[in-house]
Amino acid sequence: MLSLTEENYLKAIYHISEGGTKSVLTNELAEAMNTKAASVTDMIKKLSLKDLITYEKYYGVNVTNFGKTEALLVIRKHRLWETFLVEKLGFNWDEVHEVAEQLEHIHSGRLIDKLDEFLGFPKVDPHGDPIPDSKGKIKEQPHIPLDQLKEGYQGSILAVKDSDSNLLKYLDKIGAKPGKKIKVTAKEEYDESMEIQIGDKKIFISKEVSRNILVTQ
Amino acid sequence: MLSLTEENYLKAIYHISEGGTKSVLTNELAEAMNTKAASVTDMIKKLSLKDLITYEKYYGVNVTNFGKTEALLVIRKHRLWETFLVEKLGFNWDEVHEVAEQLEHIHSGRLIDKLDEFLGFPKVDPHGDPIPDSKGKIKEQPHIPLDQLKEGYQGSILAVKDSDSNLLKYLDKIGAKPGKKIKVTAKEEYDESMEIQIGDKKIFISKEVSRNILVTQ
DNA sequence: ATTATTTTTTAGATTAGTCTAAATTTATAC
DNA sequence: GTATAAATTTAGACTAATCTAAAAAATAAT
Repeated sequence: MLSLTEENYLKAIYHISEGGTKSVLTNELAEAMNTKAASVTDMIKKLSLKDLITYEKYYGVNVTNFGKTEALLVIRKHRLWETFLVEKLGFNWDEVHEVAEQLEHIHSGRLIDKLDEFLGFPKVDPHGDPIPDSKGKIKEQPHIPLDQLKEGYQGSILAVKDSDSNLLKYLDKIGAKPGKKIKVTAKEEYDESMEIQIGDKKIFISKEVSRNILVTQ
Repeated sequence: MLSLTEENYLKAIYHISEGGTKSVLTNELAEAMNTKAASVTDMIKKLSLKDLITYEKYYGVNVTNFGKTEALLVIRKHRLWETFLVEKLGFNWDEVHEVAEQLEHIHSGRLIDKLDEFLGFPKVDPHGDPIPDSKGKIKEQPHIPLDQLKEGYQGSILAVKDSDSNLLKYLDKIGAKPGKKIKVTAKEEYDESMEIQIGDKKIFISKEVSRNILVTQ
């Protein structure tokens, strides 16, 4: 069984590698885990011994299929708990991340599948992210970050990338929830900011915000 | 904030001391925590530094009022999660203890009070044990263990002391759930076993079982 | 292609929680 | 009331996860 720390490293590797499609450097991981490169080196040796990742000295790590499944099972737990907190306990979507970070490490054969059933087998979490199934399989919808949408085009909000509480509160305020339609009404070249239309409101947003909103066309 | 281990020690001390009414010896605690006396000595020094317990070398420990409140807040979490698992997720009462042992350590300002509300502010958990309030206050109902009930007398099952899965499964089988009426129809002196009547059934039970059933008269 | 810079790894130390073995204190037995 | 047994504490060591500082390797710059 994986330790809490191992699970957190594995999850971070999975996310940085964009689902296992590219390799992850020591410093990237140190940054994400809020730790030092030396600590990362120690941990990736451990994860590599457990065949969760492959590791080539000085060239970074890649998740194995086994590691990918394990990471997705942790992500499944995280997203189901987030759904529970919002749907059942009445949490706001910007309040759930930290608690779910703890809840995702509860080990129990039955708990998560029971919770899944209780929630009615949801397909996505409150941020629009897909919930992996009990075998660790995930179905990604095709999407692009809003900053790559061209002027004049429109899309539907699929999910929000970052789970930062302030970003989510801001998105709440401007009405940018998954499912909502967004049209890019104007784009500024120099800072890549844009004007968008949500419902009948027009809002200016920075690239920092637009790159965290994932849309389907 | 207390570590997971500190919380577990504190909870064990609270339980062994019967709610802070008697002092706890090193070996009792080592037994309960499945660890060695030397480890216990180390940990009680830590808890004592944090004013959760008072500790007199060679004479055992006592919980302080502060420690008692902290212990009861952990117990509150444990019992609310057990209630959730049974009432909402459909777990059986013999399956919840281990999972609740993990869930009780989730730290969140709002989570537990939200959960309490979601469950409709239950007064007791699935085993009949009272749930402390959000300030760490507990209301114990007066009760005696069934083995102390005299022949011919009857009482109502209030709670089950032990959370051992096999005991709970057995109690399920004989229909001994909190709320049920029990009459002691016969008592054996030499092994302190007894015959009891639950509903229209008469059953022989050992002292091992009867001392774990708490009844009100 | 050699030097300088950045990244990564190694070496050695630290903390929390645990252990075994030895020493100390308290309790028990005659 | 001294000897023996039992309980407890101390001393020293171990593991997981972390750190700092130094060494090594890879990358970039001239």
